[in-house]
Amino acid sequence: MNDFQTALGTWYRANKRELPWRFTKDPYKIWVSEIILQQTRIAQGMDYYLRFVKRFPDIHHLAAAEETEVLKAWQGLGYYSRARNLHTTAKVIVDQYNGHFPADYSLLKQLKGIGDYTAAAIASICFHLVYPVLDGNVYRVLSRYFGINTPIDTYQGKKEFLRMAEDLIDPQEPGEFNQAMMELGATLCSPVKPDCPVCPVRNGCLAFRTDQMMEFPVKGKKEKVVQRYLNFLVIRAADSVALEKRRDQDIWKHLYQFPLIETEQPTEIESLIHTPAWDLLFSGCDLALEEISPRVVHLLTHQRLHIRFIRLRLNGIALPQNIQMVPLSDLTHYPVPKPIEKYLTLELL
DNA sequence: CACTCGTGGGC
DNA sequence: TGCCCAAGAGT
Repeated sequence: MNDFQTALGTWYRANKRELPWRFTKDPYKIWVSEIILQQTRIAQGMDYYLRFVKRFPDIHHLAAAEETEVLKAWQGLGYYSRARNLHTTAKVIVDQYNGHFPADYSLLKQLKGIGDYTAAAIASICFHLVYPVLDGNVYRVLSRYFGINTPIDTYQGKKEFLRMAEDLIDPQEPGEFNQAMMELGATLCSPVKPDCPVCPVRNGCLAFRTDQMMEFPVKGKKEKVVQRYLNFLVIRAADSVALEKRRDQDIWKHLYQFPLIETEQPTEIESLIHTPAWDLLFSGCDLALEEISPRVVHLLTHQRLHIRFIRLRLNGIALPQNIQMVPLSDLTHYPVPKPIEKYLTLELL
């Protein structure tokens, strides 16, 4: 073992957090934890992990579930394709692998939702295969330690950092090494105010020696934010409310929402009533406008959603087929995006 | 490759 | 407050 591996390993064994998924090598639970933690902080994902493995204790339970149930367990966590891919892959593992994850990096990567990072994590933690993980933490640790200014969000950068990680990984304990690198990045080697004085590898760290911690890692792209204006129609009839399922090719895929009219710009209700979308929904309906909520802003990574809820009372006329009237008491079974959940909690339930 | 996909916390 | 960031992956 080289000095880096020794120092990192000693520090990790003494300082690692006792997280639930660190007490098992069950590939199912490691897999679930890794998917939940993609782009998600531990504090945010912890409860979801505990509830998920309780609700779906093994891969057979997950494979046998309905997609809506899986999305419901994921509701509020975001990046819902993770949940749909989790469900898809569970069925593949059961059907094609007899319920067992393959102990093979390439085969793991073929599974939906398992990319370079997750394949390396499962391979190293569960099967002791020597594949380094490269996540945001590891990029930060490596870029600071070696003083690499190649942008991490480029093809060149990924290649370069992968080579470094392959040279650095401890082949005797690849899973522990990988987790130690991430733990270091998540705790001491944080994006702002890294705690260098207690870092186990500060002596070899170029960023520390030159006091340039905040110059790394280097990133290139910045996304542009699109503005969208969503008018949700809260159509009430007796003790029911109208819901529709969101389709492919947009945010919140396969989640449920109130019938939606989206406009290019902020639109007054008087104009909205005269749009083709409104006619399509309500031509011939007996409607009463009850209330219009103030606009709320909901931020996504690259979209700014301006959301308004328009409450309507419907008197006994059927709606289009893709829209269903759902009893209020059944709403808890439907996975919904965060703004809808907030509205339901505050206004309807 | 560039773009898309959620949500919450910290400063 | 606006911006950055977080155990990435699919297309």
